[in-house]
Amino acid sequence: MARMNPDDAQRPSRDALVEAAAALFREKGYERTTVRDLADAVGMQSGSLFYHFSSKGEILYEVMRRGIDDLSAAVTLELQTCSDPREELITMTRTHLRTLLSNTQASLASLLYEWRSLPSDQRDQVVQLRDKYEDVCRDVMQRAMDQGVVKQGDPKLLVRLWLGAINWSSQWFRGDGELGIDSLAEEVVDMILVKN
Amino acid sequence: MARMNPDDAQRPSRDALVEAAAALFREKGYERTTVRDLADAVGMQSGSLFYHFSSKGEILYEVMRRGIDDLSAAVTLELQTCSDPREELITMTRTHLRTLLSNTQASLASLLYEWRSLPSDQRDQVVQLRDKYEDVCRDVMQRAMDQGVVKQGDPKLLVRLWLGAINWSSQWFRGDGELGIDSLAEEVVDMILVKN
DNA sequence: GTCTATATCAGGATAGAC
DNA sequence: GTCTATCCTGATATAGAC
Repeated sequence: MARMNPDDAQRPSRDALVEAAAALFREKGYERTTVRDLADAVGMQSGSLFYHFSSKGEILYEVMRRGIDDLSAAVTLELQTCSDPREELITMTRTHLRTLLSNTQASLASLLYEWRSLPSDQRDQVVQLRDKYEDVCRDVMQRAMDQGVVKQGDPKLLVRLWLGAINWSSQWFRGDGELGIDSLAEEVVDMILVKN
Repeated sequence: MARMNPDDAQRPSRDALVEAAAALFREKGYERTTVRDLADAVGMQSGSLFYHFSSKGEILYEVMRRGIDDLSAAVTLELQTCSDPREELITMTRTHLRTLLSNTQASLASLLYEWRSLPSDQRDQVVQLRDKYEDVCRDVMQRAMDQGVVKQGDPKLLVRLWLGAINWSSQWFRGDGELGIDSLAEEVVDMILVKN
């Protein structure tokens, strides 16, 4: 999966820390995860974290930034393989869900629920990245509307409703059920988006 | 609006505290709201809170319990005025959105995002109430499917997608835009639920 | 039922050795 | 780059007066 930021994955222990942090934040929430928890997860002492990051908040920022970067990159890449709006819709949904629900990329969950813990200047940066992602989605939705694949309406609003529906799956989806991620993606597109 | 628990609103300062807490939790998040913040909001000293509640966590529990109670009561009541599945769908959506986005009943937001902070025994109780509410929604969805108002499929899954779509509005909806709550409800039903 | 004062403790962060 | 040791703040909760 293409990375949009060349710095990513260049510093191994920093990198491992961000991954572990993403998992812990998803599990326990940012505020309830202590720097000692983070250090334990990568076999360090808590003081050592601050060689890599200047604060706990900066770790959250890095988790979020990578989360939205990876998501954008993955969706953009996959969209290139599509030949019609219906296929774009299902591919976008599937890729978003895979990234969100993947156990190795837990970063997105923080992005959804922990933004109040980010210092406001870093929040602005993350919001900007998120908006860019939503623009990509809106374009797909617009094309789908133009072709009559989904109902006419405000594409921006539809993107929000669609995002809500699929992001909420992080609260209830468990990989061990009958329903797989890819089938879920199809259900979403069939049940709430596509006309007939 | 009918209350399901007779204890509610019987003890004024406890009651005011729960309301203030709901607003603060929505604004800053539970973990970042201190007992001093809560005390300030009702003009008390922080120590005095513990006459009414044994812990901060119990305040969260009370906020959530009232949130889901009030929502259930409101939706159940409004549904009685409906004569067909299409109307039930729009009424249920409108009532849910009104309750979620109302400034005087901020409790629901905590219910959505702060459940990890609840002690597990209380979490079970809240989950039980939430499941009961979802059962009501599922019945409405089932009737709508039977009548061909929404596409055939798994009503339980459709309720989850619908809940995700509308709950997510707490993240982006601002009362000052062109779009009002009731119009949003109609858009939701039109864009993602109803056939044609 | 609320206040003042304070106990207690956990969490983020720093300093300096290695 | 990591460890040990520790500082310091701020948060929950308690005790006892009024």
